[in-house]
Amino acid sequence: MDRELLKGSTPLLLLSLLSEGPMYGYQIIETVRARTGGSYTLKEGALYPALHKLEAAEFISSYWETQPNGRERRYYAIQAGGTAFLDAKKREWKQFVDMVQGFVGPRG
Amino acid sequence: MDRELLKGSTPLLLLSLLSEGPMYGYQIIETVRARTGGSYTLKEGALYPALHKLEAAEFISSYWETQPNGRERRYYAIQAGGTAFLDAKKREWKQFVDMVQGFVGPRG
DNA sequence: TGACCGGCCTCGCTTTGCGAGGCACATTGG
DNA sequence: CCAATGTGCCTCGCAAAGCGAGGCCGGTCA
Repeated sequence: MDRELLKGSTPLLLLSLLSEGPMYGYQIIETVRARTGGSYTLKEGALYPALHKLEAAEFISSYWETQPNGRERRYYAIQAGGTAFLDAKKREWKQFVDMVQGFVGPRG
Repeated sequence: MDRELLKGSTPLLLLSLLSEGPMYGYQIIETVRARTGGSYTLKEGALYPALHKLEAAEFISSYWETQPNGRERRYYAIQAGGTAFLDAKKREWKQFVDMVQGFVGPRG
């Protein structure tokens, strides 16, 4: 998958996932890989900065949770503002797809 | 429209347009604006570098044409390699849309 | 004459994804 | 017991793209 095409889609993807429930970083990567049948692996260098930015904007929040074995995970949960932002992003996404499709689609 | 979302879609858009026939820069901008009902204006700072890059890759070629009033326009025409590349890009685009839709779509 | 439109272009900035690397701890196998 | 692997977090520097702003030139029209 062309890296440039992915740009800008990450927040939409993350918020969509988190709207189903809290998740931690590693889990997000594995979930994306699994759901796409391995065709798309979200990279850490893209994931963590994106999560931190969403948190800074207060669209999501995070908390550490200790596992039975003593190890820690950082969970991210969507906030009210994030849900609203997600709705806007979804509309924007649809507009974008329709726009490009309008050029690609007609004869191809 | 979010600038980041647009990234990577420009070559696809340009090649799609040029596959309908040769066009010049200004015309491309106006055509895109018209077809999207004004909601998307392709910027010159994105258009010209993209065209030049496509030409450097020999996906398109260019030629100057003098108008009746003496002014010049630079027309761009798609090449065989460009058509093949366009097909690949279209497949990639479909994969990309399906992928994102897989996350956004289910519950939204 | 001056404003506006058509028409080409470039430069510097910002943002993003990515590769690579680093750190830490648990589990598992030899 | 030790090494390899897996889990889990992170950052840094690079490349690439879009954008705003600006530049340049010549026509047209009030």
